[in-house]
Amino acid sequence: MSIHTNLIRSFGYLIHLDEAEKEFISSLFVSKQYQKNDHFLREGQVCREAGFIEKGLIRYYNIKDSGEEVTLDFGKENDWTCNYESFLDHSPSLRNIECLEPTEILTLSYENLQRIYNEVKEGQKFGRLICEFLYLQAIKKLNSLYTDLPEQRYLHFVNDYPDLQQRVPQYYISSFVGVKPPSLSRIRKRLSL
Amino acid sequence: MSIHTNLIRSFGYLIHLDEAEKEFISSLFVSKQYQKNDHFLREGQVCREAGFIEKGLIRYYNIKDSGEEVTLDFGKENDWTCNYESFLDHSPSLRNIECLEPTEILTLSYENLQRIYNEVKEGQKFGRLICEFLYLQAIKKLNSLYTDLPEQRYLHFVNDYPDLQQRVPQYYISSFVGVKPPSLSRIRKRLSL
DNA sequence: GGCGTTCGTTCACCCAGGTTAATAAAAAGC
DNA sequence: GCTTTTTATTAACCTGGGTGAACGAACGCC
Repeated sequence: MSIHTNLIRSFGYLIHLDEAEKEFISSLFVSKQYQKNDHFLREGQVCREAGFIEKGLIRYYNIKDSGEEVTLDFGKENDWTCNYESFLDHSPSLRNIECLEPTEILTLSYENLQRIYNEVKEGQKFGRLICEFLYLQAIKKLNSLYTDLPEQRYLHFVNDYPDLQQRVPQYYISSFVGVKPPSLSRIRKRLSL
Repeated sequence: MSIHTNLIRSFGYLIHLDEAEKEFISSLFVSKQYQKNDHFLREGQVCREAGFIEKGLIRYYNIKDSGEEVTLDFGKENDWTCNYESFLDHSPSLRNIECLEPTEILTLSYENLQRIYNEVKEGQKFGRLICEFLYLQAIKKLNSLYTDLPEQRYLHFVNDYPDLQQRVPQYYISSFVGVKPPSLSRIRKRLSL
């Protein structure tokens, strides 16, 4: 039986799995294909599955009352994706998840995640570690928003996602950094001097 | 045997406890007294206990490279307090927790929290719900920073913490809102027209 | 290859918030 | 009560990002 190698490696960073568990987990995932601009999740929908990105690129965004889009984050190969709030309590999502490239996502239903929690030896630990990871990620971002100037956030972006520079249109990057495109141009000009 | 009523009520919002469990949990907490300006936690220390605020007022803050303080949040009677990141993995705290009033905190050591997880029927569930709650709180704050103007964040503060207006110096509020004191003055002036 | 669309940069102007410092008001000490 | 310290407001000036529009480059499409 073949298993999803990258997926299992990602589990392996958090918990130990025996061979049977690797195959079991692998079998719970369903592969889905998305075109550019397809949505993995739309505002208002309930997020019923978590996903592991095999290939491609996604973008998380909100829509403000004014209609303006705010890019919150990006995800790419070997990242997990999900609107965790919506997934946890089955509330309607406030956030959109859109594919920026043709993307392949291994999806795991809420019910199958519960099976992992309950049927894999370190399943509960996995759930806790995921939540803790997401929490730390959110806190890190909060600190950056409070502390860093747009210029520093742009530098962090370049540093954290070196390849995304080329793969993502600049107006998504500017929105992620928290400024408008002309302002990001000014920042880039300043930095290149 | 006497139990800490407010504390147990706070548990009761999340999980069901029988009488023996209530007493058991109550017995794991140690009351500590703090003066105004005492620190519950300082940057660099490892956060070794969670706390339930019986009485008083605390303030969470970071210190930027520039030396400037950034107020991240407040906590008061019946709130929990902890630097969860530091508490979880025993890493040095990046954050300070300071008492703004004489404050009484019921503290729970890391080890005793593990006892609750393991010896109370719904202990594990309690741990997960706490983490999920903190995560949702962080996400909500992130959204506000991305989406709201300072004026809106100030209005949210007034709305979310109606009594803190009177109990907290304005320069902490301005820092929480993400602007400097003169700017908060201008916002307040604008709003009072 | 040529056409249209999309995207990035630049310009001129505007404005909210930062900065510094002065002043006024309120608390805290004695 | 008076003095000292702390805190809040105000004013004048500065600056960085927003806005709207123009221009040019790059990309897609037929």
